[in-house]
Amino acid sequence: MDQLSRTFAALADPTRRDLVARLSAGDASVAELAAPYAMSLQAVSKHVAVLERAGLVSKRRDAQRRPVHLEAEVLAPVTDWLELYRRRAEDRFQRLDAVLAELAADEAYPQTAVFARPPRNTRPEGMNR
Amino acid sequence: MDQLSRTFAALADPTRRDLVARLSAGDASVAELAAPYAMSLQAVSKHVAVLERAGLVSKRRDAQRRPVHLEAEVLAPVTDWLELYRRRAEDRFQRLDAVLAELAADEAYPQTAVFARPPRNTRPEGMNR
DNA sequence: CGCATAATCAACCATCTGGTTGACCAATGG
DNA sequence: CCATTGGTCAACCAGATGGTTGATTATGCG
Repeated sequence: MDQLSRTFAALADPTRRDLVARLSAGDASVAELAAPYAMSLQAVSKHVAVLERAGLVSKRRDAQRRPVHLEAEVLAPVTDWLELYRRRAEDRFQRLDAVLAELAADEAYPQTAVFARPPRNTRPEGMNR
Repeated sequence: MDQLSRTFAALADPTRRDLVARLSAGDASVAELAAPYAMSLQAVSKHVAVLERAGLVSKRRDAQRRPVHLEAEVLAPVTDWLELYRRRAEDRFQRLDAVLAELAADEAYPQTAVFARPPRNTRPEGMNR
C-alpha cells in the first residue's frame, strides 16, 4: 500500500484519531495511552503499531516504557492532497458560475453544464432531455 | 461509524482517491469513470457508493446515466482536523525549543523533556536515568 | 533473588473490504 | 418491439482489520 493510503487508513479509526489528538499534547507511554479506553492494552498497542507503520508516530525506549511521539509533519502531505482537489473543484465551480452568468438563458443541466456526454451520443445542441 | 471515519476510510483507497481527483475536473458518469481501470464496472460502482456514503459525492440522474458530482466542501472538516493537531504539535515543539534554549544544560531526555512519567515513579528532579 | 510493570508476540475469531460473476432493471433508439 | 446501453443488486471469495486471551520478554525495585 502507498504512503497516502496508509495514512488515510490509519486516521479512519476514532480510537487512533484520539491517540493522535492526545499525542499532539505531548509524548506518552503505551500504558498511559491505553488507560482511558475500555479495550485491552494489546489492542491499543496494535493501534499504535498501525500509526507507526503509517509513519505518524515513532517510539523511543525508556526502560520498560516505550514513549510514543507524534510525527506531525507527515500530516502535511495529506492536507496538501485534500486542499489540491478541494480547490480545483471550487475553481471549476467559480468558472461555471461565470459561464452561467454570461449566457443566462439555458435551462438544460441548470447546475452542471460541464458534464461531458459520451461522444457517440452527441445530439444537436439544446436537444437534451 | 462517524462521519470523519467514513471520509478518511473512503480516501484510504488509491482508486477512490483517483476518482475524486478526476471528479474535481468535472462530473462524469459511472461508465466514464470506470473506463480507465482494469476492474469491472460493478467494482467501480461500489467505489462510487463508498464515496457517496461518505458524502463526498452525489449522483444525479440523466436517462440511463448517473452523473457523479464531487461534493468538495465536505473535504474541509477533514483538512480542519488535520491542521488542528498538526499545528498543536508544532506549537508544542516551538515551546519546547524555547524551554530547551533557556535551561541549556539538561542532558535528561534531550528531545522530549515534556514526556510525563507516571506519578508513582516520581523521583528527585534531575535524577532520571 | 524474585515479584511487579510495560510491552510485544501469537493464535484465534467475527466482521469489513475489494474484488469477482451472473442476473436483473430502466431507458434509448433503430 | 426488442436489442443495446448504463447501472445496480446479490452471492460469493480471499485477505485485511479490530478485537480477544494467553504466553513471553525486558526492566526496575524491595
